This record gives sequence, C-alpha cells and structure tokens, in this order.
Amino acid sequence: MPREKQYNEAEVIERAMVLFWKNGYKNTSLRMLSKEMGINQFSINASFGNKNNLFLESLKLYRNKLQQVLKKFEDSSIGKESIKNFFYAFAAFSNEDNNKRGCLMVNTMSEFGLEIDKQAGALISNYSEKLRVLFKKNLEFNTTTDSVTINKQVNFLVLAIGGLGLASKIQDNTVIEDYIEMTFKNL
Amino acid sequence: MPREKQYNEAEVIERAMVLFWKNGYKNTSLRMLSKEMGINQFSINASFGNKNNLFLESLKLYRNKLQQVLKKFEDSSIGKESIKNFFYAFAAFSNEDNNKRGCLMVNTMSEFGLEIDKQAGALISNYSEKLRVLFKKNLEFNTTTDSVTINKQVNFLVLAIGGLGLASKIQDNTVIEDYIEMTFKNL
DNA sequence: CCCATAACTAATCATGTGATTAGTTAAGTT
DNA sequence: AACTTAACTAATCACATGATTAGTTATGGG
Repeated sequence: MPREKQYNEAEVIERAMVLFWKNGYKNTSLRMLSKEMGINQFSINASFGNKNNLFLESLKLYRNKLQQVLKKFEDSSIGKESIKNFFYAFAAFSNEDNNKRGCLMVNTMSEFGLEIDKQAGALISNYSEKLRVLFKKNLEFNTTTDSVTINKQVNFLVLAIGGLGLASKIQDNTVIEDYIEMTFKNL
Repeated sequence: MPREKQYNEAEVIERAMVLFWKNGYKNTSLRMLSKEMGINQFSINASFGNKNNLFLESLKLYRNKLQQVLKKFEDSSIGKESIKNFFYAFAAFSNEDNNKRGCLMVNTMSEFGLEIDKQAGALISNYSEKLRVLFKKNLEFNTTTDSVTINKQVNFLVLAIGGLGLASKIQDNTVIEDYIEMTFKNL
C-alpha cells in the first residue's frame, strides 16, 4: 500500500458542512472549501468527486447530526409536549453558539426550491416524512382528536418547523420563544 | 435633447424583479438579466448603476406590489379575520400562476441572513415593522386580550408569515391552507 | 534498494462573472 | 446642414469559478 491520506475524510467533511450551512451551495466556492478543509481541490475531487457530491455528503452529515437531536424524542410518545421540546432543541441547534446559520435542509430548500438536485431533494423529503410520522404519533397520544384534524395539525407543524429554521437565521431568541409557545399554546 | 431611451425603465425592472424573485440574487447573472430585460449590460449600468442597485429597485417594486395586496386590509380593522385574509392573499401572491417563487423579501432574508446589504435589509425590516403594526391593530380589535399576550401573538404572526413565504416555494395549496387555518384556529 | 502505487502540489483549462470601453447611431438644437 | 448630446452596440477587461492536468513526494512490497 502506498501513501496514506494525510487528512481524515470525516473531519474535512464536517468543515465543508459548516461552510455550506453558513453560506449556501452557490455561495460556497471550491477555493473556500479547499482553504477551510485544509486540503486542495484535487484532494476534494479524489475524495468526493465534485462539488455537488461534497454537498450531498455534507447534507448527510447534517442529517445525522440533526437525527441525534431528534433521537431523544423519537421513542418517547408523551404527546404534544414532546414535539414542543423538539422544537426548542431544533431552534437551539439552528442557532448554535449564536451562529445564526439556520437549518441546512431548510436553507437548501429555500435556495433551490423545486429545482433542487434529485438526491438532495430525496434526502430532505425523506427526513420531512420522518418528522411527519413523529408528529403524528405524538399528536395521537392520549387524545380524542379526530384523524382529519390531526392530519391538519401535522401539516401545520411541518410548515412551522420550516419557518422556525428560517427564523433561526435572523430572529433573536425571545421572538423564537414566543413563536414556539404560541404554536403549541392551543394545539 | 438627444435620442430617447428605447425601453421603459418600469417595464424592464419588472422583468428583472421576476428573475431575482425566481432565482435569487447570486443565481441571477447580468447576462440573464440583460437577455430577459431585452437591453444590454451597458444600458443596465446606465439606468441602474450596478447589479446591486438593480436588485434594490426590484425589491422596491416588489414591495409596492405586495403593498397593493396589503392595502385592502390595512384600513379595515375588523380583527383576526382580516389578518387571516391577508395570509391567504399573501400565499396566493407568493404562488401566482403556480410559479412557486415564494416571497422575494423572505427569499432575500434567507439568502443573505444577517449579512444582507444595508439598504435591502432596511427595506425589509421596514416592511416587517409595517406588518407588525397591522397585526397588532387587528389583534387589539374588539378583544380583552392583555398586551403581553398580544405582543407574543404579533411575534408569532410575523414568523408565521415568513414561514408561509418559504412554504409557498415548495408546498402545495392544501398544506398551505391547513397551515393558515391552524394558525388562526385558536389565536 | 528499487519499484509500484496513490496521495499530494501547483499550475492551468475553459467558462462565467460584474463591470467597462471604444465606437456607432439617432434625435434635438443652432 | 452641421453640431452636440446621449442612447446604443459589441467587444473586452480582470477576476472567480468548477474541474483537470502534469509533475512530485511519500509509503509499503518485492
């Protein structure tokens, strides 16, 4: 075996993710990535193929990180309070260290709309569906609400968490808190 | 007086606005703008100075158009129903002809976050404040709700309309409708 | 020790970008 | 008709972009 890679792929991809998270896809150049990742463009190509692929890997890593946030609430069906807790955790994650980066998935949907890359779109849809299931499960817990209403509530919450992801980029914490409280106040 | 302009500035700026609305700032090049506006880059420069200025003018035009939507509800303080009507009108405007362009102001905030151009940021903040006032006025109409709660409701609605702007880019109308209904159901 | 392999470096490619320039055309003034 | 002014055209500028290339370096196997 010849020379070993002098960088850890998991490490450099984390740096790439942060950059995409902060700036979006188009506003992050390979020069910036190369500098931030500490490897040159050829190495990026060798490890990830091209910019789009690197972005996909970043998105996967982000999903995994977000999944860790979600995990805590996933198996505990204690109702609406459980969803609310996730909203707070999500808001905190979207504004870690007051970075105002928002949510990479929400940012990506906002940047590309429906003309999103197929794989990226699938990843996000997939995660969105995951949230739907969790929301539904918790809304159904210990309640007599009819299923039609529950479905509407699910749609409401999916959009609400998207709005929260967007708001995390710009609004300060008091407004975010008001928003979450009001969202769940009369649900 | 020499030669007259062979194009109408109001017309070409409308075309520019549509392009920025659809693609965002960075993803709209002067080549694309020149082609769509039907005038060349020099003429863009002559009329608007530079790309950023053209964008600002587009943003102003968008604000004026949105203002027409808002106008209908602005002077009629008939309460929450009035705000809800505006939400529906805003959603329709953000998805005219099923274009899924969302809201140019929301798109712009999402693209730039807090690192937004000063003038663009001011324009958006200004409009946001306008909405705040309208929301507050209508929430205060014919109610005994205390002012602290009303303030929270205002914060809630400002974020909600942002979320709606984002959602208009991707979600279909049924989900949007559920969202609006749920937002106002127990307000 | 020498060679095969692949990681690495630096330079370069073609293309796209925002901005600008020199030169031409048309309209009003004298 | 000659002149002045500014709108217009086409070409070009310097630079940034994603991608690729030729050449170099390090590591392990024979």
